[in-house]
Amino acid sequence: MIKIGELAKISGCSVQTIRHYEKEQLLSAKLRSDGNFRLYDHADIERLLFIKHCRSLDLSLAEIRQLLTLHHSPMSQCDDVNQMIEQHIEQVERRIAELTLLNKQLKALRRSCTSKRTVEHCGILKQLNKAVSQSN
Amino acid sequence: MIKIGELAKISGCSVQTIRHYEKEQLLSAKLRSDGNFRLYDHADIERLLFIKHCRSLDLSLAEIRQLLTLHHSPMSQCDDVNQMIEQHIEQVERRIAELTLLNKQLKALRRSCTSKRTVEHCGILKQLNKAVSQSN
DNA sequence: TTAAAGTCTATAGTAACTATAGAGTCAATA
DNA sequence: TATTGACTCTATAGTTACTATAGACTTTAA
Ligand SMILES: [Zn+2]
Ligand SMILES: [Zn+2]
Ligand SMILES: [Zn+2]
Ligand SMILES: [Zn+2]
Repeated sequence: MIKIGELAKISGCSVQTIRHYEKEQLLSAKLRSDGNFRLYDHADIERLLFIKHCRSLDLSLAEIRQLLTLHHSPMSQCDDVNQMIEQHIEQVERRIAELTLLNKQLKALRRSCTSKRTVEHCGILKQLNKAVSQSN
Repeated sequence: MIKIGELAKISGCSVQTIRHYEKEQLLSAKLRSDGNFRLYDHADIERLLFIKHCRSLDLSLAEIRQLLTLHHSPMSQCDDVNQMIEQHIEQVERRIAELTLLNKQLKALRRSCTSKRTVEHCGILKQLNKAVSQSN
């Protein structure tokens, strides 16, 4: 059995993050030492690494909680897992599209300034203001 | 002079958002009515639309505050504005790259499930677990 | 006159952490 | 053995840009 600091080292999560996951019911130390220190075993390490991998895919803690539950009810169907992943993919693709558009706009904005001018004549601020009077 | 509700309608921001911008020192009603209601004029409308446009470019409130300050010190140089916009572009591009990678991984994960199986044999959960034992 | 709609301040919640404070525990050294 | 330092504990507040209340007050219209 290891203490939280070692689990943090092994997993690459911070100690606070591990305690946070406990509060969020993703991972719990089943045992405590005499001095009330959390104690973890190998299964806990694997569970935390699973969580970490899911987080690297930007899954929310709520989604991970759901996956962990399904994980431990092996007779349930795949459909829930599938649907979640698909929705997640859609969300990521929406965000990519948004940011791509944003990027274009920002670059156009950037081009409107040729520097070495005073802000008074700055194309960037002019552009930002033009947009204002247009939408107004 | 208009009240906050009308400013909200004109700008498309919510009333709470406008009050929030005031707390964040982006926009203030210089006048109050007898009954202590905020009163706004045309300049305020423009200022709020400017803020809104900047927000649509995902600029943070702190960045917008900085732009508004420069805006009203017309003799300062463009460089600060430029640098901010450039950093912002870099950040957006980093995020796009991250999400693009994420998207690939999620799609691969999605392909590993052919549905209609029980979770016990689900390729998705198997994949997520494989990654765990690999990094372990 | 009274009811509805609008506004006020202050406070809490959102997501997933991060960072304290203040107290207790443990291992190793002097 | 005493004490230092590292570690851990709980609880609380901060981050970002809002959103959503509660409870009181003001204004407008019927
Ligand atoms: Zn998701
Ligand atoms: Zn410029
Ligand atoms: Zn930025
Ligand atoms: Zn499956």
